[in-house]
Amino acid sequence: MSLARFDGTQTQPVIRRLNAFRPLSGAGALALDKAIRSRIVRMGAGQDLISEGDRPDRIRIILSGWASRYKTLEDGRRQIVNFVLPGEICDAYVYLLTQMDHSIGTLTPVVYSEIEREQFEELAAGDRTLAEALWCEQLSNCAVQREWALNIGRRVALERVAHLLCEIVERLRPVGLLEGKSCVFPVTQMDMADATGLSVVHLNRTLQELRAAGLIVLRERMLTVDDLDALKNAGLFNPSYLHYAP
Amino acid sequence: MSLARFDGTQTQPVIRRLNAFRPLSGAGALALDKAIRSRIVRMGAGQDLISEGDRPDRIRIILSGWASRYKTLEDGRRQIVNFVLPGEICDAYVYLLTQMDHSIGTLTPVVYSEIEREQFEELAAGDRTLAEALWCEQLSNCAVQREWALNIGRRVALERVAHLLCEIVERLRPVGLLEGKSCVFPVTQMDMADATGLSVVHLNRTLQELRAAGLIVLRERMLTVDDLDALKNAGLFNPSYLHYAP
DNA sequence: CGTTTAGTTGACCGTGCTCAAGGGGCGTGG
DNA sequence: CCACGCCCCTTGAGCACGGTCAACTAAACG
Repeated sequence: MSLARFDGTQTQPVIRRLNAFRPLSGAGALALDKAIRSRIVRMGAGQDLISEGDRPDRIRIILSGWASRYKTLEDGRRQIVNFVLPGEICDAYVYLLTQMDHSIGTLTPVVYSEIEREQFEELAAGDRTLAEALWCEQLSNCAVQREWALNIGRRVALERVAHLLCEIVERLRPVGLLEGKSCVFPVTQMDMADATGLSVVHLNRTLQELRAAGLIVLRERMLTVDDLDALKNAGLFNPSYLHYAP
Repeated sequence: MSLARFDGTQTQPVIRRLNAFRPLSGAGALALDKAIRSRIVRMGAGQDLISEGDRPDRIRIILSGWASRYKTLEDGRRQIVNFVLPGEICDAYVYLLTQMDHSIGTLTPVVYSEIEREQFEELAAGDRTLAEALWCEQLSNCAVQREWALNIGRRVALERVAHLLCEIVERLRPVGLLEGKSCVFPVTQMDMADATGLSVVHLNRTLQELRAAGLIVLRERMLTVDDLDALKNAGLFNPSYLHYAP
């Protein structure tokens, strides 16, 4: 099917992403595309799409921009538990739960679509390939979360940061946001520290190690990885847990 | 509905668990119960139910015994990313993926049910309450995984272990495996270390701290928590992320 | 009985944290 | 236009939490 556009600037990343799991039927993709366009919202950087404790009443799909899922402890310690990249769904069926167990905050200005429960369930009920792709996406999310536990629990700082960067590169690829060996990378060092369970100071030193080893170029919110295999080696990274179709 | 029994020794924990998320219809519970009974398998302790890289072709439901989901790095470092307790489903719809991204190993002898794809999808298609409960279970699993990232990434050793113990207690409660203030706890210190991202030595010392503080009694594979609120305080534990109905 | 597995303890050490200070870029307001 | 404040990044110094290594006990099991 043709890559649909919304307001003249971007291709539809959700469909690309779901297709990376299982091919959607033309009808399914079309119905989804239409639903997405029916309510599009913009939000600035540094705001919460939804906060821990809120009742989730609809689902959201990120069309452009980056967000992070994070949890905090009373004393301010914070853990980013995942990033939300363009094309990713903020939890199919979340409205089945009574409250959010984490917050989703924007790292950049974000454009997203909101879909209400009824409309969303009609979509899923109306197309089998779509329903299955939604399950796949959910299973993949869960797998990513497991990999993060391994990353934070058992990899040392250098491996940990390298692994994170590899994962992001591989997740940007199917939605077409990788341009050659580079991608935009709008994540502050504080965010990266909170995502890896490190302190900002140590994260900074670890990045410098990666730079000194020639594994990454990271400046002005732009990441370039010349030798991705080398970075994968450094991070003990194996993409199979992402469950993208080969 | 009546609590069904299988081979005369145990009540049906899956239905209790799913009911903790959303009430199942009588018909849904009955159909699930029947499907579960149609193939029951036993396995000894210390074996893999399924291993990383395997193709998952059916789903499994743990009826009794404990297992763990774990991932390993080439050099042997291991992270237990979750435990699988009685009543828990080893991933609804996993067969949509082409390979497992982690292994599931038994900690004790385990009795489980196997359900093939066709039969499972008939179940989900046949009862809306069941389909929704399955999504809830999946969303809850994902939430637990996020909490583990926070636990490993941002809590110090004592908090981390306390939090793990609280979580297990709260997860055993809805399936009726909590007897007063005690439960069986068939997890070696090495397993606990791998679940918390600590070394065995340090885990051992942390357990001793918890014991010295009077927060836990743990011996002979039996855990007793006299003052659960105190342990929750020590672990900064708040059960809302489990998403059990209030 | 010997062997293996689980738990415990001591001693030492290193990865990564804390505290502190300073620099650069950028937006805002005087 | 400059001054100021803020955010982000960087660097140094000291230290602690938790890791590693090693040895020993106790129970379980063939």
